[in-house]
Amino acid sequence: MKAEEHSFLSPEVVTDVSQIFKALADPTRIRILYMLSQEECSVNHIAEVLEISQSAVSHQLAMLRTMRLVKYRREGTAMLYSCDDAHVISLLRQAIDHAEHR
Amino acid sequence: MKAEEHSFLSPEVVTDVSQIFKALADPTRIRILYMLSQEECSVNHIAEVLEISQSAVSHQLAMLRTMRLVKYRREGTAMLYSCDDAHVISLLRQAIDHAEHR
DNA sequence: CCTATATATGAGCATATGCTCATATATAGG
DNA sequence: CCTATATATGAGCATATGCTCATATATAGG
Repeated sequence: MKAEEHSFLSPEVVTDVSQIFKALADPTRIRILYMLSQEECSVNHIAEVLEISQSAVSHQLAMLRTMRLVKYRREGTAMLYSCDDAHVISLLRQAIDHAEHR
Repeated sequence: MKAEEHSFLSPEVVTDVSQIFKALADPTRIRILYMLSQEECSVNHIAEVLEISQSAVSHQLAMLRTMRLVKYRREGTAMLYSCDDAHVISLLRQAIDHAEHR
């Protein structure tokens, strides 16, 4: 196949796709997202359950916020986070299935 | 939800999942895999079509080989690569669809 | 055998990433 | 107001990553 016959991805799509996968390419973020896919959680709750420092959780949530993969609301002094991108959660679940069955 | 009530991922699954997404989290590898999902290609052909150095392509293919995402066969002096993990290609296609429609 | 072509790979470098530590910010309760 | 609690965030550090450059390895054709 010649170069001009290939179906190409636009640079924008390539960048977007790599960003999506980058967000999912870290064990800490995978565990946080998986937890949030089960229920809305406060930062402290995530930190305690997953045994990660509050600061590390907060930094990762900031990243997931920037990527618009999570949303949040305040409740008193706590911030309650939840998933905001069903499609990305679907990718995560599929990869988990893939990893579990081999 | 208490910690013990959460459904947890085993450390092995978390590692495997992050490895899968890491493989997909780079623009160069995305473009290579997308090309290979269309047809079997030699290293040089990939390098020329995508305008990436032969060395860079070879290094990335080595990584994809380690991850068992591609297979290869020799033909003369050329090595012909193709995809070897339909599930991962499926994840890639879904992420592309997601990126293209927003 | 010798040379050309195709590919693989080690070393090294610049940049990205994920954490810790310290500290800022915001709300609740007195 | 003051303090405790929860969260966010900047700086800095150790490590990972993706490339280039140089060179090794393998096959085809004469």
